[in-house]
Parts: sequence; structure tokens; C-alpha cells
Amino acid sequence: MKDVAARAGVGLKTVSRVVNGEPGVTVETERRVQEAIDSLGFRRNDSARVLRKGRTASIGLVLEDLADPFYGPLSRAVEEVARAHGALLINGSSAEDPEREQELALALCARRVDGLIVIPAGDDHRYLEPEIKAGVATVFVDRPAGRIDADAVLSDSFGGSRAGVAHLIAHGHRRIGFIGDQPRIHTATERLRGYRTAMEDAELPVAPSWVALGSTAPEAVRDAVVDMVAGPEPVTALFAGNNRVTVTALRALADHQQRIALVGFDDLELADLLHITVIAQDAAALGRTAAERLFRRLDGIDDRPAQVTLKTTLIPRGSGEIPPGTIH
Amino acid sequence: MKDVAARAGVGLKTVSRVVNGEPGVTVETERRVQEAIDSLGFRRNDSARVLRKGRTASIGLVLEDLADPFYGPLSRAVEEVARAHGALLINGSSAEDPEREQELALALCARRVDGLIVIPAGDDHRYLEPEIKAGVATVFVDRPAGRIDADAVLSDSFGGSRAGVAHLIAHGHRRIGFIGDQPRIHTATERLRGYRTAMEDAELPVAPSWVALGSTAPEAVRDAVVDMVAGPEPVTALFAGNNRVTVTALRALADHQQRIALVGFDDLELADLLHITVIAQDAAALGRTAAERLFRRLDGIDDRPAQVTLKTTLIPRGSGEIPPGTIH
DNA sequence: ATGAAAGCGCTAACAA
DNA sequence: TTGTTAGCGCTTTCAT
Repeated sequence: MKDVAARAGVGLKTVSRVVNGEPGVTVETERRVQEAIDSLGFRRNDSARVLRKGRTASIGLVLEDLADPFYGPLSRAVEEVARAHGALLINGSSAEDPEREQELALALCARRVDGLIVIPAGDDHRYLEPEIKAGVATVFVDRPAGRIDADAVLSDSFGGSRAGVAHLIAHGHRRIGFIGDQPRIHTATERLRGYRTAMEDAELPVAPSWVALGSTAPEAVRDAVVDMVAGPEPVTALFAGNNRVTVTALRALADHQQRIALVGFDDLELADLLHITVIAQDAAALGRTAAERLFRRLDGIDDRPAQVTLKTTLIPRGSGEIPPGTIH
Repeated sequence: MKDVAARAGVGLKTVSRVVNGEPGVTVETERRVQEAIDSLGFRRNDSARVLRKGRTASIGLVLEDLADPFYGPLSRAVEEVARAHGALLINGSSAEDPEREQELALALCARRVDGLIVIPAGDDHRYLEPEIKAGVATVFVDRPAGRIDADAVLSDSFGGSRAGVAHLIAHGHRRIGFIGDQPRIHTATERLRGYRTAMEDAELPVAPSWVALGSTAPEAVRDAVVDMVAGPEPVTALFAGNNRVTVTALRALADHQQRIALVGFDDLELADLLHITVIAQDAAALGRTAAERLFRRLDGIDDRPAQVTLKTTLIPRGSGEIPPGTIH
């Protein structure tokens, strides 16, 4: 910038004005400055600008895994809102590791992102308290924050799985299995609660062998499926706790003689062609809502932290409507 | 940092040494500084650090659409490599709009990212020349750069679709349709070229009505499919130019009386359960290779720009092995 | 082992 | 309309 000023024969501030489109520069001066800019190939250094202004015009997004088809649309939705506000998006994957989540979130804070959107891997977010106090707007998505009071945008996991399980019951099932993620993950326990409530609503017992909570790695889910359909009290229907579970369960069920009904939490691409009944949550809406909340805070609207819950949708496509006892 | 120094009763530089783990500080002094840091909740401001050091420890990724299941894994792979090098990832979607690509890429350069990975939307990247000269390492992925000499990591679109179409021919098809993306997109024309070459190899004619290049919006693809299977010279097989086309084509073919063979470029989740034969490219490998190349450059290894092409894999699963004339 | 001073490139505040 | 000065928070250089 100094060089540009020298070459155009003007002061530093005049260049700054031209670069930022501020008023108070004659057309002629502007032309000279512009010429100098072009010939020197100058481009403003935003790092310096950030240091001076105190705002980085960027927000951070800590999610679980960008490669998961659930988080792609969520991230994209956040990006669109950020873009509308002139901000860039830095994102990182925690790989469901609380330490990595913390490391990432703090690294983003050190970069002085204006705001932070976090999909929690851990269940204790007190480490963010000083940052939030220092002015980093923070919104949690998909799962609530642990041990601090903060904004959160969630899907109705409880209501969704309750409706999904009720749907299976309505189609005649009495023995229904539930396969979900680690119990330390909030959505997993909420969905399990929905399952149990739906069973209670129908006054149905739940055998311990019908519930599997834990790793959603393919082998683990496959084992759980096999146990449930082949055990002494074999289930006639399954509720899959998330998209990964649904996919693996479908593969495991593909060559089972008995047709097992299935409702999965989360929609999948091609689920329509495979006739999979799902409880769909709107990942993009989740991201959009969270980002909008964040920017409201950045715009100075400072209401109390609140929790927003988005509805889920039951989409019947066939797999959830198979009656018990159907053969392939 | 000033405050920390004051509170610990030491000089600014000493605090800096402690914060950065530099040697030359007594244990006792370090303890005092650390205490001040903790009680003040101090965290280094990386913006200032960046300004001083000239390196941001961040790289930019401009891709087409983070919500597209092809780019999620790619982005994640880039992130992992970046993380291994202590860098953060800023990413943005061009939405296949050349102007938006440029805007994003230049915004990232203004932030002084150390390197840039670009999945081109446009076909003229001369606008990046000054940045590259100024030291921003740049690698193009999925599609080559336009009008400049730069690193590129690509999948073998030509060879992949040639193999896919040859596979259909080997299963008895003579009238094969091709549906692909806009011709200005490099991969689209390469894949078309692969199709034409495979047809020529087998000395088969190609009717103009068998080729549709253009928007991959569902309606457009659906129309193309309907035209091809119902025209005067109806095709018995289709080659789908990318994942979106495959999905829409499958939906359009689902209720057609004749079974149409299909091979799609790009693998899909659940493609195994739907028995879809595909030409798979390894999105993660694409991202990893590009990122590794980028960091090699950042490490000072400065060989000439080169183009790397990754192999594709034909995965036969059923849809590509349907003989002509099969009825549902 | 420790610290003082200069300066990275920009913008805010003020002056001319 | 234009320019000057100070300083954002850190690291680098050079003294001590």
C-alpha cells in the first residue's frame, strides 16, 4: 500500500480510501491510484486489516466429519448464510473426538473468528466460557452444549424416533429392535428415549437384547443386527438410530430370509429407490438456523441463550410398512 | 500479552517465549508467566502473529458444492493433510459459477492463505497468475486450470468412461446413450470423448439423439432419458456422466417397461444395494494427492507444474450387465 | 536469561 | 479533498 501511495504520489490514507471504496476522493485521484494498484498488482492484506479492525469476517464450524453426507449440506447452508454476511467459513472435523473438538475450537478462537458453530463431540464445553465472554458468538448444532448455557439448534430426536417406532407398531410389530450410537452422544440417548416411550405408549415390553447402543462401525452394527433377528426373541422390525446404522443394517438384512421392517433416522440419497422409510431431519435448515442465530448475535442482538428444536418428518416409502412375518 | 507481561513483571519478549515454547527462560520465570496467562485467560492472537510472520498456516479450498457427496470426502481428505501440517482449512463453494470461483479464490488470497486448492468452475485462471507469482502455492483438482500452467490432480475421465462404455458393448449393447454435464466442464467433454472412442473402437455409429450434454438439473436429465429410451432409435443402455445424472436417470428409468442397462461415472452410497454398475473415482485420494502436492511446494520443493491422473475403477454390480431387450 | 525498540500492513482519529 | 500520526498484538533484532 505504501508502494502504491508512492507510485501514485498520494498519501497512504487516500489509497486506503480507494481500496475500500470510501468517499472523499476526486475521480482524477482515484484514477491515478487505481492505475498504480493495477500496475503493481497490489491486493489488500486482510491480515493487517483484521488486526486493526478487530473483526475477521470469518466464522468457524467444528463438525464431526465433513465426509458424512449429513454434514455436507449442513456446512453448505452455514456457508451460504456466512456469504450473505460477507464472511468466510473455516471448518474442521473433530472425528467425534472431544479433545480434537476442543483443539479445533480453540485454534479457531485464536484466529479470532467472529463466531463459532459447534457440533459437539464432547459433553463439557466449559473450556469455551472465556472465549464466549471475550465476545466470540457461539451456537451449538445437532447436540446441545455441555455444562454451559449456550444457544443450540437441534432436531427433535425424541419426537422423531417416537413417531418412527409408533409407525412400526401401527403396522403390527411387537418385537422391535433399536440400534444407535454411543450413549454419550446426546442424540443417541434421545432417540433411544423416543423408542422406549413409543413402546411404553403401546404397552409393549422391551427385551434387553433388542437394544444396542455403541459404535456405529459396520462390523458392530452388523453383529447387532444378526443378534436381533436370530436371537431367541427375534425382532420383526428395526429402528436405525442414524444414517450410518441404516446403511449397514440394510446390507446386513439384504440376505436374510425373513423380511425385516426398518425405519431409519436421517434421510439418504437413493432412499426413495430403495423404498426405505425414514425419519428425515433437514440438515440444511439446521445449519441455516444456527448460522442466522449466530449473525443475529454478531449484529448485536443479545437475547438470552435459547434452544431451538426443528421438527422431523416421517417419510413412508415401503420398508417401514412391511408387516411382521413377511418372506422375501 | 502486554497485560500478561505487566502482571508477571517480565518483558514482552519473555511472555512470547513462554507462549511459543521457545528456550531461554528459567523454570521459575516460566511458572510466573504461565500463572499470569491462566489468571488473565490470555490466548495468543494469531492475526497479529500472521501479520508479523507472513504465514497464516491456513489453506483455501474452492470447490463446487460442499453438499455434493463427491466433494465431502475430498474436502475431508484435504483437511486431514492440512491438519498433519498444522494448517487450517477455509473452504467455499463456487456453485459452478466462474465469477464466484474467482471472487472466492481472490478473497482467500487476500487473507493470505499459504496455499490454494481449486476445483475450477471457470476455464480461465489467468486472474490467479499474480497471486501464484506472489507465492501462493496453487493446485487444481478434478479439472485442469485454464490458460495458465499449474499443478493439477485429475481422475482419468477419458479412460474411465471408455472402459464403462466398452463394458456395455461387451454385454451386447449397440445403441448406447450418453448424458453428461455442460460441455464447458472439462470432465464432461473428456467423458464424452471416452464414450465416442469406445463406440469407435467397436465400430458402432453414434446417433446425435444419443448424446445429451447440458444442465444436470433433474428435469433436464429426466427429459434426456425419456427422449433416448422412447425415440425412433431407442437406446438399450445409458452411460451417466456423473453422480447426479446417475441418480436422476435411475429415477427416470424406474418405471420404464424395458430394463435399460446403466453404467454411471462416480460411485454412490447404497449403489451396492441397488446393484448399480459404476466407474468409481477415489475422491479422497484426489484431495489427499492435491494437498500433499501443495504442501510439498510450501516446503520449498519447487519442481515444474505437473498433471497427475488417478485411475478409475469399474465396479460391476448388475445394472451394467443387463443384456439388451430385458423386460422387468 | 531477559528486555527495549522497531515494524509487519493496515485503519481510526484528527489535522490541514 | 487529502495527509499525518498512532497503534492493533505480535515477532525479530540486537542489546544487556
